[in-house]
Amino acid sequence: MDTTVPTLKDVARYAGVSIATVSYVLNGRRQANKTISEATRQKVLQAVSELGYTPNHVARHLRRQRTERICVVLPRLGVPYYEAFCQDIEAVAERYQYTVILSLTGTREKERKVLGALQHRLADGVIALHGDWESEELAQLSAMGIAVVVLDNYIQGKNVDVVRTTEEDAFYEAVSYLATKGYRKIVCFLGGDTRGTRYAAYQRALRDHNLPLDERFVVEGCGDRQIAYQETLKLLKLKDRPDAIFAGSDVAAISAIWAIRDGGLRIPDDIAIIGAGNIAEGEITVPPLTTVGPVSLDFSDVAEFLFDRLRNPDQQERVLLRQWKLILRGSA
Amino acid sequence: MDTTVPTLKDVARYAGVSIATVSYVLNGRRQANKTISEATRQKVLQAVSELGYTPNHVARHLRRQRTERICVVLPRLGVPYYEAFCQDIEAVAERYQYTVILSLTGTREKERKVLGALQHRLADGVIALHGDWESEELAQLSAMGIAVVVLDNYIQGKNVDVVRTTEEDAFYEAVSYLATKGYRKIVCFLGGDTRGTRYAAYQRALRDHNLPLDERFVVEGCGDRQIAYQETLKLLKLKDRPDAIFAGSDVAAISAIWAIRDGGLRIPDDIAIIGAGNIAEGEITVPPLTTVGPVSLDFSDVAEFLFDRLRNPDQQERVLLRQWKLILRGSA
DNA sequence: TTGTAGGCGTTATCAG
DNA sequence: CTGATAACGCCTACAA
Repeated sequence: MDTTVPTLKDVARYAGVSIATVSYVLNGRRQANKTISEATRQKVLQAVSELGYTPNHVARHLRRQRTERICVVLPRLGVPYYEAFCQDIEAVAERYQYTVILSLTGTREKERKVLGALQHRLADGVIALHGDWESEELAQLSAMGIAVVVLDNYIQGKNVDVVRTTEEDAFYEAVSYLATKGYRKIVCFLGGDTRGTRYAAYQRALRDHNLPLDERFVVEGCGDRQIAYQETLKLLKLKDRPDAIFAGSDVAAISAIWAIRDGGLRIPDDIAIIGAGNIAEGEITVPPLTTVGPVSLDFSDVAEFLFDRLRNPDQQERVLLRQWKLILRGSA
Repeated sequence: MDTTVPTLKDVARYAGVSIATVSYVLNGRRQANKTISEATRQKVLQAVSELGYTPNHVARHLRRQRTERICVVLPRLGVPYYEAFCQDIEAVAERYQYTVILSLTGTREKERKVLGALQHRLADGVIALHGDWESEELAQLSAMGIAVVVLDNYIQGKNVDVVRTTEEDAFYEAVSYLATKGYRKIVCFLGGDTRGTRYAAYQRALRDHNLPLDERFVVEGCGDRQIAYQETLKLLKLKDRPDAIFAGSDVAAISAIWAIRDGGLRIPDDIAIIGAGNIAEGEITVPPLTTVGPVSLDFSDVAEFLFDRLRNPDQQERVLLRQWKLILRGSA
């Protein structure tokens, strides 16, 4: 196994030209007037292909002082929209000739590790999806010249760009919708991505509609299918069982649908359900899932937001707002 | 915004010592006998913390000729076991002080891009989960000194380590199980991760049990929940509707369960279902999902496999076999 | 115990 | 049109 990889020097020697010349032909960033004769050009390209030369990006990055790479930081996999999100980011990144890598956090500890990696120039820019970042940490990255975009409705961006959603308004609208339809005992599932805004909106809506807040109807840990299923079954057994569930995530809502159906009740007549996130799976449930989700499923704007910052690092911090809405289908 | 980041040189000047000294105290790789006086040590550490120095890994990687990073290449997100997989890999990587990054392929084109990034030293090692890699491409990486582990049951590893599963045997066992239970019209869903082995096992089992292969019962594109749901509904409408579904993926199987229940039929009496992958969600379906899956859900061995290669690049190519089995629950 | 200096592979400036 | 050459930030053999 030959572990030795050809370098510019090898190509230069092989082609009988100087290192500089090879570099020129490979990435013609000569300043406007420089040019290369077709003959040497060919010689060089020939050498490159015969030796199977590929540029060493590590060296290039050191020299250029950037990695031409961005990092998308996800708290976990398995969230349906992450895939679409990443694809949109990658599509834009490609236009800018950037590579996209993903980092998984999940725990606070891992979050610090990723932070460390970024400080060590893992990438020129970061898109962080709602983690537990402290704003100083992100500010520090930004102070190091790393472009940071964070998607979070609560974080106070110190020197970083923030993407927020109008999800709280949409959640409020959802719960209000249930209330005005006459549902009185509305459960709120907690857990999952939109934890914070969700509960706030729920409380606000109950209050505005003069509904009491019953603590048994606020259920923790429903970010995951199994738990949501089981918690729903439990709720069904209550003497005064709820008549609506504001599930706050589509997967939890879908589990609730199954649980209710397995329990022999009808949706939305006996119990209404509203999810959140608007995942495709919600269109094939029976009944189809009423949910709350983003108006646009195209996340290119988030990527452009980052690249704009990358292009122009010294501009003021900005906020990008993405609209959410209530999507009425059959389950409520 | 101060975009200038302190370097070793800055620390050295600030502490009033030489660059080399700083380097020594920060990573004491002095050759056995070298040592640093406590006084300078403190001076240096002080300087480091006051300046907020963080090593520039790009430079370090160039110098050390490795990135101390491994890359896990996923064809897509949203496959339930990927998350656990990545966590296991990261846990091991951490012990070796390696960073883990993820790359998404999905399309052949993206696959080539990731390949390019790797050739440019994105990472020292790769773990590729069943993509459409050609073995020459991987061999080329390996020839460049990049450690490659690929999880695939078909690929002929030229100079790369391969992780295979006994899934084909387990699939065969699953279909045979259906046949011996008396099911005659067994559908096979295609699409998703285990496409290749699945169909082969299905054919073999039908043949061995003298069952005809009915082309209407081989359904493409069932890697995804919606399609599986709809295809199942279609199958139910056939005059001679099937009496069993070998879904080949748990999410497809679960969609089939819903479709069958929505169609008013009973499982497994009217139709039996077997999935594949053994995801947690299969334990809460009604009835619980009979499936085929790995005996062990711990993937550390895969990571160790890679690090072993990293440590010892010149050893012969190897194969790691992971056992799969049929897991009987209620749906078949 | 600490410092000097060369080089990792590229890019870019400046002469030729 | 092409070639030396000096960085980029870090590591390390060797010298002091």
